[in-house]
Amino acid sequence: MSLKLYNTRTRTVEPFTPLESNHVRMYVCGLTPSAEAHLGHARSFLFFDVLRRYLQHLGYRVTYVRNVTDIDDRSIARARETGESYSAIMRRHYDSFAASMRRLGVDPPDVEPRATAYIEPIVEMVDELVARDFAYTTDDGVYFTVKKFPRYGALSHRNVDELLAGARIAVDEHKHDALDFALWKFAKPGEPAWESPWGAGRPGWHIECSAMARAILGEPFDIHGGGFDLVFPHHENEIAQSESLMPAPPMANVWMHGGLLMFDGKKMSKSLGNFEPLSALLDRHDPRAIRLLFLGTGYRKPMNFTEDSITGATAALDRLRRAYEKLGADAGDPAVLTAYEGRFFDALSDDLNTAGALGVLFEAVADPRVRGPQAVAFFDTAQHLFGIAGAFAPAAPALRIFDDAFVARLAAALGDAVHLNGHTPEAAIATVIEARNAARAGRDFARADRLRKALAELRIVLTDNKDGTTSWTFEE
RNA sequence: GGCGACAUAGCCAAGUGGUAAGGCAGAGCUCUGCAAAAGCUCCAUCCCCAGUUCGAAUCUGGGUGUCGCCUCCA
Repeated sequence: MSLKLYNTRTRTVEPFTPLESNHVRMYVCGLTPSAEAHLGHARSFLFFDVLRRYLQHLGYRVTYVRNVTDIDDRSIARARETGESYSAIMRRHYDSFAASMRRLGVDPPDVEPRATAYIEPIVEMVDELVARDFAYTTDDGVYFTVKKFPRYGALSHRNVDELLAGARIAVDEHKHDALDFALWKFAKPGEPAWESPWGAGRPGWHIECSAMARAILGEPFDIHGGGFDLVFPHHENEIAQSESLMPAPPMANVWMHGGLLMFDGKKMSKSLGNFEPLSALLDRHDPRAIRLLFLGTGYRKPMNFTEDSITGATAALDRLRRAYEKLGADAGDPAVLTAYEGRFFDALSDDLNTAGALGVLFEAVADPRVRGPQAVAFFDTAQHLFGIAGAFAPAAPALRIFDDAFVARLAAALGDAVHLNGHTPEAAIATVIEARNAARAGRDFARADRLRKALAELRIVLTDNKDGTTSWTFEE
């Protein structure tokens, strides 16, 4: 089955055909790092990461642009409150976000433009809009005239008259019309500012994406994405700006939007502040479990996050990993494997149905006929696409357990059963395991169980393997 | 107030006309000194009502509920 993707603009799943035969160009609206990133951001960027991996798997060259909005009103306000500069605030949160993305195995985009590095193209674009009479200047900025763009509302399927009738649009005396939006904001005293033909100031939020997409990818391009909350007004405004200047719209062929992540039944958002920083969450959970959790739900669906759901995903990940390790070199049934592969890739091609594909993967691991090198190759591909192969972050809980007092705590738990003076934590555990195995060999099971219990108190769980060896793991 | 999305087992969730994938949790059994893993078995008729159809979780209409957007937001 060839790839089909859901397009917000048409509200249908459509066959995907890139503008250039073998090259996909996509632009995804990235983060405004005026605050710590949260798990909702991770969900969104994770989805586009998997989309890129699948496009590459299908043989396309992908140029993936994801911007960073490194200037905004919120960071300026924060700077005024705290004394830290707005750029330092942005930098700090961006660094934390980038580190979290690395831990999550989300590959960096090919180009990650910052708005403040593209002031010139932004000013140029605003200039063109003013010159062609799509925009006007007031005493506090330059605004886009929404009335001059007849298709306004086509993406979000809104009617301009109904929008105007809505009670919640704030009346702003600076603007000619309530729907008009800022392209350029004049700086108040003390605010960061760049020169422009109309006066010193900073770009409005929407124009940067239009300008950077045009400068880096050229227009039109294939896929424009972001979270569902960006459909209106952000992406609607981008379309209005960009397509007003284009001889042959559209700006982008396919508009894709990821479903929002809820916490406690409510959307995570900066204004609600109802979230835990992503970096803190990653200290407590295996990032691959987080990926598995997200991939288990359709990307367009709203999703509620709970601690229990990550616990479940962690268990599922463990099972998948153990099953993978057992695929081994035994001969399997190639026809059976091929059938699973077909269903797996059909699911992914159907608007990236990762949840369906995951179901196929679990069915396949449970099937004894799926064995051997071909099966291993299939699982390698699947794990790569989902980004759950190997370990790409340190196991934080493990690091916390091995503190200086570890051996002392273990000795206390053991009583006088085993002497551990001067041992490293690893050596201490190995010594206890040896003692337990000696006890087992002597049929002294009571002593063996006491030793197991002592380790268990420190959350170290022993597993007796079939070959007679004993291994240990941390219990989360 | 306007617009939109969603509603499947204890929890998560796929499936959009042909008789309910999968995961987590749980129960029983096999294996096991114990424990874990593994294997086998069991566990829903798809929010409610009406309609279309030989046949509907899937289509239509009407309810109810939850959430989102309309304001910075992935």
